[in-house]
Amino acid sequence: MDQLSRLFAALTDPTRRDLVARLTEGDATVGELAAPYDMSVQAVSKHLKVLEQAGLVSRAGPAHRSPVHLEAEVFDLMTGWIERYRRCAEERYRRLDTLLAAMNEGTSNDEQPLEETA
Amino acid sequence: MDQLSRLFAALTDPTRRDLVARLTEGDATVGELAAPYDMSVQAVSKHLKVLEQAGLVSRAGPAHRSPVHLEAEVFDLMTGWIERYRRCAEERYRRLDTLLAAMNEGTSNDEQPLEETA
DNA sequence: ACCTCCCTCAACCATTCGGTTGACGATGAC
DNA sequence: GTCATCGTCAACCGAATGGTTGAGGGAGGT
Repeated sequence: MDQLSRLFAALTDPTRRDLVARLTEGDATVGELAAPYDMSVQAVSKHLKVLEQAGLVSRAGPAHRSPVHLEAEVFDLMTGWIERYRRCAEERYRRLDTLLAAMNEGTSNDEQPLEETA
Repeated sequence: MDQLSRLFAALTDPTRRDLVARLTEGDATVGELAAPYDMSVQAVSKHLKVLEQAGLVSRAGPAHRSPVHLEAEVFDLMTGWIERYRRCAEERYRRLDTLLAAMNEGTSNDEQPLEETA
């Protein structure tokens, strides 16, 4: 599985999104993170492993009780992907709008529409 | 499942991300969309249903061969969530940096660190 | 009317996911 | 050294996912 898929997959689960949200307020140990949930510590540990493999989270060290840390930079991978295609779509809409405006203006068919299949 | 979870889940699959990418270039029928993949048409139809339930895609009509259309606005839901927490994290780093800078400057302990648990 | 093509529905299958419980390993307090 | 506490590993389970095949339904061409 590629990094982008792992990122989207990691944030699919509401519990994991909540963990990310809480980590924006500061590092925390696994126990602290697990406390609020009606769920076993092992389950939270698994969630953290998923976040870690997605690159969203890192451990300060291998030691006991070492805090979990949020790696916010990888968000850019997702926003990059999203923005790219959102921008494309908007650009297309803009072109479509101007085309429709032109068609309303005069009924000249000189300019060919977007593509042959449009 | 909430909308945000459906969105992230929908974009987890590379095939679905590719479908979205292709739809930024214009509407297309199911057949056209399915053609490039080494996969049955039914599978692509399922993928489109997932994208549709996530709100990323809509059908022009119930009719035969009606084109599939990309709904780019819902991207904002995701970017909204992501940006919110990325911003929080960056803000925290900024505060941490200024704190560390202050500690390097003079060794005064007058200002208490971020939080009691930090 | 008929036939064909496009698409979806339904059933099935293997794999993954999100949770549990139980056992274990390492740390740190005493 | 001993013991409790914290965290992970492993096995298991039910539900969801991503794919298949087969059948069916509806629009259009002739």
